[in-house]
Amino acid sequence: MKNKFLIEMQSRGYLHQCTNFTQLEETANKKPITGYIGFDCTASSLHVGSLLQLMILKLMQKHGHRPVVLLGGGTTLIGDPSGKDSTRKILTEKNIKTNINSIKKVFKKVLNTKNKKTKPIFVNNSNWLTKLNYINFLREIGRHFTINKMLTFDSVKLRLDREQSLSYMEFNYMILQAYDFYQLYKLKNCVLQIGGSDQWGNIVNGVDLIRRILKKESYGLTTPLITLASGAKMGKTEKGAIWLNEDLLKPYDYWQFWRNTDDRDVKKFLYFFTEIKTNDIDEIVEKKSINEQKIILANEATKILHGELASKKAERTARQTFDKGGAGKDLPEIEVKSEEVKKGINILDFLSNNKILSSKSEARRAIQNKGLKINNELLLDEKKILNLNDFKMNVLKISFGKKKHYLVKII
RNA sequence: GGAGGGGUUCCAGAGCGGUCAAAUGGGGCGGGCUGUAAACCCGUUGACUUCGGUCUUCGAAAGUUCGAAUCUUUCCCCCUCCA
Repeated sequence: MKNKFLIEMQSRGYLHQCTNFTQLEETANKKPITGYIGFDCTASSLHVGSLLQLMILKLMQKHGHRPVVLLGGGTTLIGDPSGKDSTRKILTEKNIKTNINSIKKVFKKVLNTKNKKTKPIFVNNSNWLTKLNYINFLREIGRHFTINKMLTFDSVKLRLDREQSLSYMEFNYMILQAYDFYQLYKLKNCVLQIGGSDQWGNIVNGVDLIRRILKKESYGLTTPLITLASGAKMGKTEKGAIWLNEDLLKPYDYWQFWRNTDDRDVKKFLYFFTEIKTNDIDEIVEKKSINEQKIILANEATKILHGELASKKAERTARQTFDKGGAGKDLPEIEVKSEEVKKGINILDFLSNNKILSSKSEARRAIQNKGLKINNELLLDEKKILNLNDFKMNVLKISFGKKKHYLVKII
């Protein structure tokens, strides 16, 4: 019997591998299930790389299932070696705590927190991991893992094959993750773990552990690795990561990120990162021009993260700025004091001080390369002094390249 | 523990006493073409500059020299081979 949640998972392309698909279907058909996804807390925000997982949690809710968000305060203390070339920096507990609080904000924005039945449960594995007694843990849990098998997992094998060091600490990561699943099964009756394809080994370990100790069946699901047409890694752009937290990346910039999607990735992203029905997506792709498709993508994706209002605002600003060459309200603003404007502001100082360019040399180069515009006029004089005449109604638009625009306001 | 090889600008990787702010490729940024896409072409890619130059960079420190990324010494780190 088909299950709606899993059908949609499949049709959107979220599904890569599953430990026991038919049985999972049956289980999910009988009654709502609880499933979890673990998130790493090494940064103060998630980035688009984790967005797919967020979409899945949302999808679970849509179909009446309950998502558990595991913020890995405990495992972040160790560091997941999966897909990493080298040991990463070890964070302090305090640091991790701050990160968790910051990351949580995004979940609260994206997920439905009102419906009692599907309200997300937030858990932190440090609750149980930090209390473990080493000897007891080895006797109860460690005995179920063989080194022989652990060595065959990609996360370990890759490191060993490349002769990159893998510390004993990291080697234990997969056991801890398996233990997490086991705990969640016991505590929250959580029968499903979802993760990226690099998590497959870790997830399977959890399923095995639950079977061995509790003699119960649980399920693991992985999502495909998102590949970009350009071959680059998703979410890594010139400016760095595409953060989900608003304080790290403004809704307007987030909107722009989607608007600038490679033509070849648009359809896939519409499936992945919007909630438009798949049939409707097919129609959009067929009937609308590629640029209209990108606007829909940007609107919908931004809506999910920042809400309808912010999304509309971003679109309006984009249209005003790009279609009409004007200046939308949502552009980044820079404030200057009126007395400074009266004195005159050296353009190079201005550009570097406000981080439009990273140094005066770079600003000079940008001007020489015809990359800067003031109120849509090419700036050729690197010795230009900004003064009141450059402002219209106390506002001035400064542009670097075709896409970066700033509003300078006198206060 | 023994024997070698190496650490160069964002990355890869040349340079091996002055002509080196350091070849070349990748990436980034800007310009052109376009559609806020891709591909392609051009420019640019340490900082400061009164555009003459000046200052800080080649694992770290000390030294030789008029002059060092290049030579010497010590230290730190990585890799390969042997035990």
